[in-house]
Amino acid sequence: MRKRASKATDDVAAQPRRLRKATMKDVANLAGVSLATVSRTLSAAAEVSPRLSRRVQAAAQSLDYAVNINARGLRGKTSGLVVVLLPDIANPFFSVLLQGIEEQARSHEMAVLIGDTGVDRAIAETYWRLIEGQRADGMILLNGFLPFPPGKRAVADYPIVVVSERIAGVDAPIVGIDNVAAGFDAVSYLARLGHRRVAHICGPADNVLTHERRSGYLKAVEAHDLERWPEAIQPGEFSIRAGRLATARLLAASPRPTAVFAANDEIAIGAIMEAKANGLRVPEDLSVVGFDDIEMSQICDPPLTTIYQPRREMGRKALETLARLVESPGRRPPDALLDHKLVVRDSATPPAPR
Amino acid sequence: MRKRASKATDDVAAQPRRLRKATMKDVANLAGVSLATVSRTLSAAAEVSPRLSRRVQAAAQSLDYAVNINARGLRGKTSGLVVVLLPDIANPFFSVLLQGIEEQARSHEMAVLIGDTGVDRAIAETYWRLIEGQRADGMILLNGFLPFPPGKRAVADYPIVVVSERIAGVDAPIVGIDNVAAGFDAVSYLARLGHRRVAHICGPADNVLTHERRSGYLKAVEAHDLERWPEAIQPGEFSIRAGRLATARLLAASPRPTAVFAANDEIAIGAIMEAKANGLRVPEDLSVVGFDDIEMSQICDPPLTTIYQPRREMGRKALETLARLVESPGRRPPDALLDHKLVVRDSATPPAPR
DNA sequence: TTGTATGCGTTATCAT
DNA sequence: ATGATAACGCATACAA
Repeated sequence: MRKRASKATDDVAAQPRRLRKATMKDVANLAGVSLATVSRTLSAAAEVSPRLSRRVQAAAQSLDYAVNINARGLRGKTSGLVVVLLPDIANPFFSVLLQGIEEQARSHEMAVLIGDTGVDRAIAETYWRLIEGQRADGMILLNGFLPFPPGKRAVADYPIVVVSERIAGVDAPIVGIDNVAAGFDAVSYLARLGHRRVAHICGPADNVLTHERRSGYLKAVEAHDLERWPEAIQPGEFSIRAGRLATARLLAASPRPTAVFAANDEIAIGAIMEAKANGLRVPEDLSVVGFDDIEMSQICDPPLTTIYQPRREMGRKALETLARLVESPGRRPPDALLDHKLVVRDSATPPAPR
Repeated sequence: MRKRASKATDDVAAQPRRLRKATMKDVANLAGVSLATVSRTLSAAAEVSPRLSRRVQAAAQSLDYAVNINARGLRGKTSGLVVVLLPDIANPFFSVLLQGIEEQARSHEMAVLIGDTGVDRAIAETYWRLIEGQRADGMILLNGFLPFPPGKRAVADYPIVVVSERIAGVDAPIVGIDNVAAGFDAVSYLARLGHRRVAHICGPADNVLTHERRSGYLKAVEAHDLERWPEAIQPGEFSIRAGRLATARLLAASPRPTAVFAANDEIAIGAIMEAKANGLRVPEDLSVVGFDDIEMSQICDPPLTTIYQPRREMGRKALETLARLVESPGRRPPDALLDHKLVVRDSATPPAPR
C-alpha cells in the first residue's frame, strides 16, 4: 500500500502542494489529549475541563483546524445544510427574502444552498437528488411546486417550509402574508380615493397568488360596489411586458378605467409605461397600485403606490420555522401570516374630473 | 451495543418515522452484486458489464437510492461543491451573474453554495471556515476581497477565481471586462455626440472598479481634449442616493456639465432623478451614461444609455475556469477578458445649443 | 471527566 | 469484469 506522500517527493509538474488539512487527530496529538476530547470540546457536546478545553482550543487555533463537515454529516444526524428552491434569483422579491434566510441561517450555524430552478421541474428534481444525497436538513420552497413528483414522497417525511406561495395539496407550514386581504386593501384604497372604475391585471393563470389577489380585488369590488365590465379583469404574467400588453387592452376598451390594481409591481410598472406611451398621465389619467414593493418601485416615475411585503422578515421566519421542524420532526409548526402594509407613493390619486 | 431499531418499535411520540434512506449496500443486495459494482456503476468510475449495470440501475431506481454526498466527499477527492462569495445578492448585477454560474455548475454536476457577505469580512471568514470544513472544491469571489486574512493562507493553495473586481495582490485567475476601455468608450461616445463638458461620478474610493473606470474617463478626456474643471470628478458610491448627491454638487457648480458618465447604473439613475428634480430635462439638458446595464436601466425614464457587461457569460466563464483549476491545480488558467458593449438608449443625445 | 473503540456510506486498491 | 476490504474524519456508546 502506498502511503500518502509523507515527505516532499517533488512532483514533476509545478503543482503547488495542496495543503494537508489538519484533522482532529492532529489537534489531539498537539494538545496531548484524546481524539474524543477534541471532538467534545469543539462541538460542545459534553463537559470538558477548562484546562483541557483551553489546550485543545489553542492547538486547533495554531493548526488552523476546521471540522470536516463531510465526516460530521456522515457520522452525525444533521448536516447543517438547508436548501432553498426558487424560480428566479434575479427577481428582487426573492433576493431580499434570501437575505433574511441567510441571516437567520448564520445564527443557527447553518449553510444555505440555493437552487435556482426556473420553472423547470427537471432542474428542481436535480436539486432534490442533491438534497437527498447531501442529507440536507430541510428545504424552503419559494417556487410554488414540489421538487419531486407528488405522492412519490410524503411531505411529512421531510422538513419542508413553504414561503409566500401556498402549494396545493401540500401540508407543509407556510410563511407569508394574507394575499386576499392585501388585494382587498389595495382596491379599497382606490375606492376611497373616489375611483369607481378599477381594473385588475392578474398574474399567471395557474398561480395561487394570482388567485388570491384576484379574490381580494373581487371582494373589494363587491364591498364598495365598484363598476364591473367585461374587460375589467385582464389575464397576465408577473412581468413588465405582460403589464404593458394587458394595459394596452384595458385602454382600448371604452370607457377606460381610471385606476388599475396590478397583481405585482412589475406588472404595475408595465402599466405605467404603457399608459405614458399612450399619452396618458399617471396618476392623473390613470392611477396604478402594485404589489410587493420591490426596489424598482421607488425609482420608477411616478414612484409606485404598492403593497409592502416584509420580505426579509419572511425569510427569517421561514428559516426559523424550518429549524424548529428539524429539531422536532413531530410537531408541525404553525403557519406564519405576517403583516402587509400599503405604501402610499405617487402613482395613485383621486381620479381627475372628466 | 444497540442495533438501530430494526423492527417497528413504535415510538411513543407521534413522530413520523424518518425514512431510512437506501444505501449502496441495499442496492447491492437487491441487485445481487457486490457493493463495489454498485459504486462503479453509479459513479461511472469503471467499466461494468451491461447486464449487471442494468440490474444495478433497476435496483437503485426501485429503492429510490441517492448517493450520500457526505460519504463521497469524505472518501473521495472532490466534493462537488463550489462556494460563491458576493457582497449583495439583492444587487441585480450579481444575481444574473449567479445564474450563469449555476447554469454551468449544473452541467458539471456541481452544487453552488452562495455566501452573501455584505462588506463584512467577519461574515466572509465564517463562510471560509465552512468552505474548509465542507471541503468545497473551490471558490468564486465577487466581492473584491479575500475571505481570510492576507498571508494567512496562500491563494495558490486553493482554487480561487475572481470575477469582475480584481483583488490587489491576489494572483488568482480573473474573469471580467476591460473597465478602462469601457470607461473610455462611454466618454468617447459622449464626446462624439458633441459634449465638451463631461463630468464623472465615481464609485467608492477604495474600489478597483472605481479606479479603472475613472482611468478610462481620464484617458478619454485627454484623447478628445474635453474640458477640465475642479468639480468634474465627483466621489460617490454605487448607489442611487450617492448618484443624487453627487449630481446635486455637479449642478451647483457653474457652468454645469452637459453630460455625466456614471461609474454604474445606480449612480446614473440617481443622476437622472436629481436632474429631473432640479427641473432639468434628460437628455436635453443633461446627458447621462451609466455602466452595467442592469434591468432597471431599461425601465427608468428615459431608458439609460450604458455599458453592457455580459454578466451571465461572465458567470459561466468563471465556473468554467474554476472547474479547470480544480481539475489541474497546477495550471493557472488565463484571465478571461470578455467583451463589453455600449448600449445606446435615450439618456444621451447631442447637447442642446445654449 | 477522559480515553478507547466502533461505525457512518462511499471510493479506491488489491486480488481474483 | 467483479468481489473483498481498507481507509476517509468524526461522534458517540461504553469502559475506566
